[in-house]
Amino acid sequence: MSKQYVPQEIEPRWQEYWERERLYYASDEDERPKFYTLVMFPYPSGDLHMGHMRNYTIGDLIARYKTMRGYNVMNPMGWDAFGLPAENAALQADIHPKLWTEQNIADMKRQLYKMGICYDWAREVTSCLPDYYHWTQWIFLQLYKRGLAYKKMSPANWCPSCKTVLANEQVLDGGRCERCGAIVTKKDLEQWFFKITDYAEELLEDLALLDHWPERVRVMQENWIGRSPGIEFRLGIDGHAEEIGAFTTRIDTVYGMTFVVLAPEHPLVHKLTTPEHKAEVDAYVEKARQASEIDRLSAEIEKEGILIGSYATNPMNGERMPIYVADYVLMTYGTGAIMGVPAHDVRDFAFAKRYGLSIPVVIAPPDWDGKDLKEAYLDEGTMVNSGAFDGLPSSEGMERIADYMEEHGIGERKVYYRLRDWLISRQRYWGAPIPIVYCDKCGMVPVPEEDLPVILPMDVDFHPAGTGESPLATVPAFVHTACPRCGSAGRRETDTMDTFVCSSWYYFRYTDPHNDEAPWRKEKADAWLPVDQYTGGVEHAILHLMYSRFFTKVFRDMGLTSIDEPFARLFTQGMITKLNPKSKKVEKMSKSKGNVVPIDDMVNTYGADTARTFILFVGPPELDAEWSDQGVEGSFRFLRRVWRLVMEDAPPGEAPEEAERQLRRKTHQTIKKVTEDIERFHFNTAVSACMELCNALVADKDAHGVSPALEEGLRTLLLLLAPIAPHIAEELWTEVGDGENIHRHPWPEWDEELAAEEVFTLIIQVNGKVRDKVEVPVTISEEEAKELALSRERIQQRLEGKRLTKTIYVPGRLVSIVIE
RNA sequence: GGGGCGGUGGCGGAACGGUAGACGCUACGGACUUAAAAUCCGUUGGAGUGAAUUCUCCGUGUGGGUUCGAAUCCCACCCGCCCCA
Repeated sequence: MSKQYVPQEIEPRWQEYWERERLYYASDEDERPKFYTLVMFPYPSGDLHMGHMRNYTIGDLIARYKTMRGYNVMNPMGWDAFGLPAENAALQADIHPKLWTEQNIADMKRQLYKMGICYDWAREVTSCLPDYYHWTQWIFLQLYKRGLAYKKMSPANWCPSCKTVLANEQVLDGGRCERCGAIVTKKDLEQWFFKITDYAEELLEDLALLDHWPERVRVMQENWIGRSPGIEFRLGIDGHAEEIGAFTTRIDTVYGMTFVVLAPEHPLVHKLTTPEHKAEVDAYVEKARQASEIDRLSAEIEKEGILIGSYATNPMNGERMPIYVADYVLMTYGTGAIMGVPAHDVRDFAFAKRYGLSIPVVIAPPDWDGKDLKEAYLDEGTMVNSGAFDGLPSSEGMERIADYMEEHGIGERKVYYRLRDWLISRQRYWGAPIPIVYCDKCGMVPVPEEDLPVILPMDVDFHPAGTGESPLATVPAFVHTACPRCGSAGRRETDTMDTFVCSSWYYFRYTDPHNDEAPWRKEKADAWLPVDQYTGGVEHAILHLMYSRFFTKVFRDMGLTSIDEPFARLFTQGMITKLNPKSKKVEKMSKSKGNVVPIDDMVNTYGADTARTFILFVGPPELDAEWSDQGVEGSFRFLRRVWRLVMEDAPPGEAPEEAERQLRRKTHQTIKKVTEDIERFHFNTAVSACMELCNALVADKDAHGVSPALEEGLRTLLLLLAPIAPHIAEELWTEVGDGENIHRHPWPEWDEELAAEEVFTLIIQVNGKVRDKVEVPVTISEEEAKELALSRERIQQRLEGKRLTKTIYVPGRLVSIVIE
């Protein structure tokens, strides 16, 4: 009786072995070429389940595969450990955020370990520990020094329930808080920003360097940056010395302007509003301030505007136009003022219709009949009613008007970006303190580098103060400090940093994780970076990746690194979904929805190898995939079949020459297939190729016993499975391997000659339809193939009485005969 | 409104412009068993046809096009998800 496959018996042993042998710890001194593979470090929320495992399984597969391919692999792990949930847990469960976080980390490490996922734990980083946030603060100071960190009054999204400001991206559709669902309002606060807009152009341009990133991520970043080149020009105002600066990307339509719109926050609104309009305008401005940006910009909501009583003049034709204030113009984009051209802008068109303004056409559509437009015409056309520019194609007119305005000092070419500066202030406790002191004499003073880190105090009432200040403001021992410059009484900044700051540089820290004199040494970073393979969820396509790219460019300009871009290759995996018994819908696996498959359950029932194999087999890794308990069962059956194939005795035998050739061919074809599939991230087909090889081996063993070709096949199968199902591969390798640890064994190589087929099925088509098939040697010549095809009885029948026009031969595939 | 990705059997999914449906799941039939589980073997896109491991037709969201040949390329449209509006 041979031993049964009981994963729970073998898996812990190998997990211990890998850790003891430090198999997956990377050395800085190693002659082999480096390979830096990274999965996005997780927030330690503690609810690890199979949905999370796709990311880690893929990362582990890559690390093991690249190790077998002879690379010096670094595969580190850490924790994005600051953030709101820890604080919420503190409020709800009365547990300190630090303790809560530590417990979750311990739990997650245990679960990753049980899944056989190996990291270089010697490089572990935890962003909430002082030895890490020391350098987060240091980076803040460097940005401050370079003028890239600044403070300004800013209307922030304010969640009255969480009592904190939210970034735009934390506000959901409908203006609700991402975390608690409350309606978000506005509140003015002094806040810290990073000047990412200084790098807008380079962040956009360098997307072209990222040719191993998914197209959709590049497109999302491009949209997010939102470069728009245009003209900024000035309009005079009746009875006022001030001018209004307006920005437009469609200066070719300037002669069609019939009104001017200011953003409600525009500084001139107050001054230009005449007394009789004052009450109405004030009320409108207050209302607009509370509206969400999404609603304000939506083309579906009818545009409301209020006359302010002043009039502006079109600098091109001297026309006098009313000035409105309307919330679809944003103060944060462009100049906060636009020219209203109803004929050639959708929102202006709707606005003019509503307020009975004229809609003069200045860009004629190709088939224009001279009548009024039924909707705004947005495309190019011929300029009309445009003074000296009449008759020009609009694209040329755009340049000529721009030239004219620049020559006459009316306006100039300018580029605006949708990208805004990065708001990093959080009025929260559980984050890295911003290292700034306020002194009555010296003003804002950065904490000297040698005084870092500014330690986050542990003994705090972390209930939000509700004033908009961080709970840190209630800790006198933290707040009161001597001014680093003059020594008199100072006050510490009590805001903490957005956790995206912590996660924008951690991949640098992994290269030199224990350095207490600098965030990292340049030689270390240069030796390992860029990250060769970065793997994570597409939900980080914009913010995390954009911020990390920004930081990398700043570090480069500071001389801290030689690279321009941090992540050479990016892979974004899809979510694992599961039918939710409550909602009866297939939803993302999540604890709060109640449709998770816990790690411990999976490991206890099927073992880690089955879970890993299923996750890889379930479908293309870049797409969402639905969890299936029956599918798991199938993966388990497959591994058990592999187990029996190796463990069950069979008499030694000798396969007939042809059978042996066939088996070796399958073996070498599988090496090729699996290798190529892993390289192109087709893990699902890599697994199915292993299944096919296994099936072929089983059949051969039953027929011919244990032959040398079978043993070669067995060893190959185990090697190919090593990155997928590492425990069973190790265990069975002790039976049929060469005595060495399987993951130290080189990845198998295929022999093209052995893999080559001797025969193939020649397809014979008549007028594009398959009419016959015949087995032929691969060496067949074109003439022979055509001759054979035409001589086939079934083809002859079809040719009878027809005229043959041509025959096409595709080597190794088919002969296509065209008749009549 | 603009852009991106996707739509293939009962299901998850394979398929360099060249045999559509690999591999797995489910279901059904059979073997083994006192019985069941497990395992093994076979069938499993649809319609028709047949003595047969036969043959024919249809079939990759819809409609066109390019081609000897289209799931794959092009155009238009429908549906779903995502990003920007």
